[in-house]
Amino acid sequence: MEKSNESLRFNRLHFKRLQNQSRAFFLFKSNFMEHKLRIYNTLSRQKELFTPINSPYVGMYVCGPTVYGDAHLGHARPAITFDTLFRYLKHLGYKVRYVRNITDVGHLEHDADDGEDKIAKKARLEKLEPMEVVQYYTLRYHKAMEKLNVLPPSIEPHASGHIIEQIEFVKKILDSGFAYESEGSVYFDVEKYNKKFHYGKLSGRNIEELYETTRELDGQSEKRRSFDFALWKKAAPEHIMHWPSPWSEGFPGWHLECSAMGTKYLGEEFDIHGGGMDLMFPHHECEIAQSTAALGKETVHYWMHNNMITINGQKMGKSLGNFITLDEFFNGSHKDKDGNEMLKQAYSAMTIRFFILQAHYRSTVDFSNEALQAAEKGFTRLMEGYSRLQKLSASKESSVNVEGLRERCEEAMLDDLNTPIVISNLFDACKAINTVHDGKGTISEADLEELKSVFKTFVEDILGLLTEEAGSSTNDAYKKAIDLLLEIRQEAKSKKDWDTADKIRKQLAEYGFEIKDGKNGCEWSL
RNA sequence: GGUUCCUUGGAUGAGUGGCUUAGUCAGCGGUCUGCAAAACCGUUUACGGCGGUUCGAACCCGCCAGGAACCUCCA
Repeated sequence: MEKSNESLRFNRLHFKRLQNQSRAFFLFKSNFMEHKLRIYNTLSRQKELFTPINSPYVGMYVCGPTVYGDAHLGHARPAITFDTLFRYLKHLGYKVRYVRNITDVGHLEHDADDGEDKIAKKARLEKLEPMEVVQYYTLRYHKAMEKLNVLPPSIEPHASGHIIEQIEFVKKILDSGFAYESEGSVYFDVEKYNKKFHYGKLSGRNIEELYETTRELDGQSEKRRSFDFALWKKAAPEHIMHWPSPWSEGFPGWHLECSAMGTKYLGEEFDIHGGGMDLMFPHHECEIAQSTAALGKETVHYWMHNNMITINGQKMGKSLGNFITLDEFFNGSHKDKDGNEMLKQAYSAMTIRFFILQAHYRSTVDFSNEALQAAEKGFTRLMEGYSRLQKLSASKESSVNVEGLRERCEEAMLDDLNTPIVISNLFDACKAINTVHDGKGTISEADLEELKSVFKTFVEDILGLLTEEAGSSTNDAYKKAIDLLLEIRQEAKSKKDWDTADKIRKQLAEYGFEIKDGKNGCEWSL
């Protein structure tokens, strides 16, 4: 009780500077309260009406990357999914605090026989300081996220910067009696916990079966049960990353950081916890157990999980050696472990974002060159429509119908973030735009403004899609040069000097420009 | 072996009881155009199998087949 009052006070202080905005916000609160955002809660396995604990504030925590290697396509999925959720919650009028951690300690290597930390291992191999590796890959991760137009979270805490909080968390669990110390390490007592609470409620596993199948395995001297998991691990002498604690010189267990940092920044109870489906068990299950054991209550109200990206029907992952890094996508160069090229071409960051948003976040998406090439063309079509929209001129009346577009897009988003439906609605609008652009239809001033506003809201603000060249103002000069060349070509055309006209188009095409003649002048693109 | 989920047309990928031919890409035919491209219009192929519930099922239930993730081996 004491604690939650404290965190409420903290919240108030933190948002003090937003006070004025908040006041303005409450003016249209009634409007915002009417929406019905439904999200799929893994806990109940159904869509639920989203009701924040402390509206209009929303707390959201998402498991971030382990920074011991470059981000691959699989990392892009949760980042983009929850970025879209972050954007949409803000669109609905919520004040969102979005926490996404950087894991830089505590994940043990799957195949390491000595229990060595992933980051420590890489550091030794490369003769670098662990934090040097962390810094290097964190920066590269940020760069990739920026290219994907993923907004930075409100807080991006490092696990290594929260060792004290994690130790405190272990103490709480020990105090409540759901953990035990053994030879300098501390383990979570799953069996004892399960007698009072329910271990497995998120993933549907039940402890009896885990117990049945694991008890005959050979001695795990330190642990009482095979399924007990570490809260604190004593470091072996050769282990580089370790910290002092009441139990030993060591490091925190790998589920602990999210519990400790999530509750530190969002309170003992908060709204949304997200991550990939592969983290559901054991990671998120253990998080629930830890927080419940330490605090005596459920911390997270809505658990959300994005599905995996597959390659040839298999999960794309480090351990399978079938992953393609984001940089490789951007460059188009890639060699798998057998030296085969898996990428037929480079794909832009926006193509990848579009590709991911074209599928619902709870479906798997299978990677293939064909699928990405199709996504690239579709994305170009959408963005061409958007840029044409800016150049349309209004008429007295509309022959095209744009009514209800905003509502349809909004409804799709409210229904568990159905981005594919939003996109299909935007394509419908593209048809209308092209019709007017071709001079085969008209649009009224009001409809035109509405259409522009809907595109701005959904394409840019919510889906986070940008035109490729957007942002690079450096090429203004050469754009004007191209326009000049095309002006000359237009003059040649009007004199029926096809040789000159074709020469300009042909040469520009060789440099990579595409020229499209329309009724009212022509368009070009790279 | 356990847990959770998936199976839609040439490719992708929405849709959960009747009237969405979703959308995108590819294909075919047409319109426009000096030519080309783009755009627009039209159009072909579908709900893994079997059974049940229902007036009616891609959608609900059961069984079967196939696939995936996680667990089953330290954390």
